[in-house]
Amino acid sequence: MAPSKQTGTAQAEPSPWRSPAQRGHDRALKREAVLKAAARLFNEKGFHATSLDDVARQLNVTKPTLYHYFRSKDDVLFECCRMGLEMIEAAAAPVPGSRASGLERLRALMEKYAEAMTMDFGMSITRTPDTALSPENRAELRRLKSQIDQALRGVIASGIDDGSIAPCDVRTAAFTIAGALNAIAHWYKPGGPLSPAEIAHQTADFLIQGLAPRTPERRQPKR
Amino acid sequence: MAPSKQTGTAQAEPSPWRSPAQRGHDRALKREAVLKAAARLFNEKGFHATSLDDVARQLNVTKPTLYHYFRSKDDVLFECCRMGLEMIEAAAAPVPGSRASGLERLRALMEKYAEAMTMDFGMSITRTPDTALSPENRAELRRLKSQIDQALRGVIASGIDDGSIAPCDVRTAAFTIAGALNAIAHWYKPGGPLSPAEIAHQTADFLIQGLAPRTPERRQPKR
DNA sequence: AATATATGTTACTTATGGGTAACATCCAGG
DNA sequence: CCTGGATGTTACCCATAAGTAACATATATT
Repeated sequence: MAPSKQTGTAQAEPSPWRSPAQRGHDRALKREAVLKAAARLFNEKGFHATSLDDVARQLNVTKPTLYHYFRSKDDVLFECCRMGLEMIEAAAAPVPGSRASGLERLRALMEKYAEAMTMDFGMSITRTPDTALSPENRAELRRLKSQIDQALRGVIASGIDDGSIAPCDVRTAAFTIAGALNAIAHWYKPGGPLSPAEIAHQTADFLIQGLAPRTPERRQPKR
Repeated sequence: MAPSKQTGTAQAEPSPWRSPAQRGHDRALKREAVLKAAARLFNEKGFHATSLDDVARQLNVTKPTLYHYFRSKDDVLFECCRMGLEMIEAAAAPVPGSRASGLERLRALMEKYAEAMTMDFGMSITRTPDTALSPENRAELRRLKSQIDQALRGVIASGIDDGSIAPCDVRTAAFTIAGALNAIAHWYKPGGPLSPAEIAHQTADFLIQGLAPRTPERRQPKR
């Protein structure tokens, strides 16, 4: 990823030494590279089956190097999950001054949530046993998850209020929706027949429409 | 669980020695007791955070004793999951000579599936990383899960055929439903406000009805 | 009685992998 | 220069827990 020095044919000849600002930036990049590699391996082989040596090898460094960027293994996992949760939380943030109905806002949220679940950081949220984390980290993740849950419930409730969503038990609805969306992390495979966007759309559709036909007595013509 | 000998006040004085048939039966009981204790601990603390010493201690025996009943730790986990999956598969078996619509059969399946997810063996299916298992055991579990998935898809397809279920992508629908139901294992807590049966009913309701009101323009009166 | 089998124990081995100590190198800044 | 802080290495420690060996005893069988 980092541009390798091409000696000889240089023009403008960029200095091989990074500027102080660059140096700090590099650190952030490396930190994130560790997270990305770790998340991928954790999702692929499982957290416990992945050693820090594995992660380090993937990045062409050695294990102690990782400790320059993270306190501990579960800190790495924690940051992966936090990344994923923040993506979702961003999607859950209410757009100020939007005139969208509750259902429309919920659909948007569900689709972004679903897409996050096809990405490494999103996957790590659900493919990882939270029992692997230290109590503090676990508590923090629970807090973030709970925040998302609350946002989700809020949107559902507002949809029920404005009539765009059928009255239902908000708590159960939120759990069911989150469960269905989280599950994507378990069955999505990059090579599959559906793109993330298609999965997101179909899943949201399904949750909105439900199984029962709109006209229970007659068979739906097709769409 | 096993009746402790009450010396002294006996009537009919049952022999302290088990009959040969009883002996075999005892073994099966003990095996199952191990599974039950293990499943509970695995769900509570996580598979990797639970040692076989923990399981043994819970049963007032020592670790090597467990090896009289199981080959290895992941065999224990495997059997827990197999138990859970078999409960669900039993629920998925078609009732011969039933005149129920696809939707009705699907509801029944979903509710039994949901209830299984509130029980120890059912929970272990989803609360456990399948990466903890040996390749052979993992493959076998995948086979069982796939069988259930196929049954689920079959019921959905037959519901679409008979018009009781709205046309939809069967694969996505099956994944979404299974995901929502599996999630119950993550949020259900015995002390909670809803009983397993209520959770099962509400969740099935939600998946059938969807979020959108049946009459999109007007607010539903209530039920 | 004698032998085999099932069930249980105590005491051990051993592999794994998270985490650390000590040391090398490179760049920045007074 | 030369000190100091990143960044990276090699070599090590060590706690945990799975699994096993050797042994004890009760029960079943011939």
